[in-house]
Amino acid sequence: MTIENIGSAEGKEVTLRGWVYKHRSKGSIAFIDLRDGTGICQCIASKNDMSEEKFEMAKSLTQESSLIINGIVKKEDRAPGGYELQVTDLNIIQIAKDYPITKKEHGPDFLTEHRHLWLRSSKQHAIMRVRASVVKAIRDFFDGNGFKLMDSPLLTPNACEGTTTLFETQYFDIGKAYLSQSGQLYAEASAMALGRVYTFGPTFRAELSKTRKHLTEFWMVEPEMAFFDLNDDMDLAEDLVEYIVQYVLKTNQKELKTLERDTTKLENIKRPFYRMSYTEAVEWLNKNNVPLIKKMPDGREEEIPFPWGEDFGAVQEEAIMEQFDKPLIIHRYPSEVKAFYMKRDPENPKVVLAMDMLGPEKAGELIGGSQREDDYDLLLERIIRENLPVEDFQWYLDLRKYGTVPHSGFGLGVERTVKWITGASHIREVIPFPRMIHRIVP
RNA sequence: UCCUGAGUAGCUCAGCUGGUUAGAGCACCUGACUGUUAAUCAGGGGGUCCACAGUUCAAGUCUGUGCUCAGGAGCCA
Repeated sequence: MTIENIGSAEGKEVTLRGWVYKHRSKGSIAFIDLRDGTGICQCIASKNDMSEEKFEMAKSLTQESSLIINGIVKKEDRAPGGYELQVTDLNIIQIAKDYPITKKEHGPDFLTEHRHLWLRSSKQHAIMRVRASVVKAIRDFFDGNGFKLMDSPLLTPNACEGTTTLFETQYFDIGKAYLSQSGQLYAEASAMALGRVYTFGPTFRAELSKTRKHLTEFWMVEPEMAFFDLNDDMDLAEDLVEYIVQYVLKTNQKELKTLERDTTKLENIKRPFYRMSYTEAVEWLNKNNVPLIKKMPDGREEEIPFPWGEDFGAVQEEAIMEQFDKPLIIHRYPSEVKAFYMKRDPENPKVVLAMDMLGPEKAGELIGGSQREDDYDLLLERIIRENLPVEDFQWYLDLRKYGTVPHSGFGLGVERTVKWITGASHIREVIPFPRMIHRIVP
């Protein structure tokens, strides 16, 4: 029997196995909030219902002690979960001494230091269950829409986008290898073989970013589709995000309640979402007096009207998103600020067929994607202009040499998505063991 | 990496203008209590005040350097 479905055993005697979440003893009655991984159940040990020896055991329990409890399930409105267990017998596996995480508040450093224990706390437990649902929703969505899972390698010989900093390691006597920062280039090759594919795994960025939205190791799902143009790509991104949010709403009401999440905001996440071109976004910024804050050479900051061609920062994205209660896709960015593999817009060669999806409620960038450059000469030209090693991209260029087709894809950050849906205040809370600048333990 | 702030009991923090034996709540231990749910009440133990150097009759408190952490920026998902 698990606590998750204890209601089905009302009136029956059951065995629960778990850990003491909280413990209160009061004369000849003891309250044990038992945690079994699926939920928490209040257990009542009363002196009249058990032997003297067992009752003394019940009174001696400490936080996170492990035990096996027998008792009768009763409906009880005074109990937190609606049901409680009238204890008839209990056996202690271990008495835990001095559990470090107490009922009072703790600082972020202490909690992160004790991440292996912090995961047992009810909010962290709820977040991890939502995370599992998000991952399942992603897999169900793609598997049910004709996609095949084609994972990309994590050890790679070159940079995908050539811009961000990579983790480096020695690969036998062949030379340097790098931890992948994106599976996209390989996904493109896979899409040319299987049509519609997705790659799903951890990615690594050695950037020195220190914000509540960044991890050095995070999970990303990247679909890649042959014969998809940018519009098809944006449609698919919206479908995916709608599916994930609605799946979590269907599956995790209890967890969202534990997290005190306003679910009406999530219920609203249904297509159509909003779309805006980069050029329209710049016009909006200038109409609403959201300037670009520019660092001058002497260290002073100066505010200037937002110039077309500059990439958006957090200030611009948040200002734009304040008016939206659903995700917004911004598309057709200036080619200078985007990666080499993105296809130029045939109608305006100054922009590329790229898109970013921003979430509401300060969720930030959830998705980045594009239609890919499918012309051999144009792609080669971009690789050379970005000073990337052409030899390393020979296999990638081959995809444009042997039966090239229009194709598109995007990457969705799992942690950013879970952070948004759960309302967690920091991204370190939405991955079991966060990897951040200055932290690799536990 | 840059900017800002913090580091005092196991945890979260207070500690004034430098001054005698450094405090509180929680946690822990002992006792009381049959409906608690951050239980309550009484008692008890618990300190390298981040480190090093300096100023001073005197430093948790002032100064410098280093270390650690947090928040933010840029970059990104």
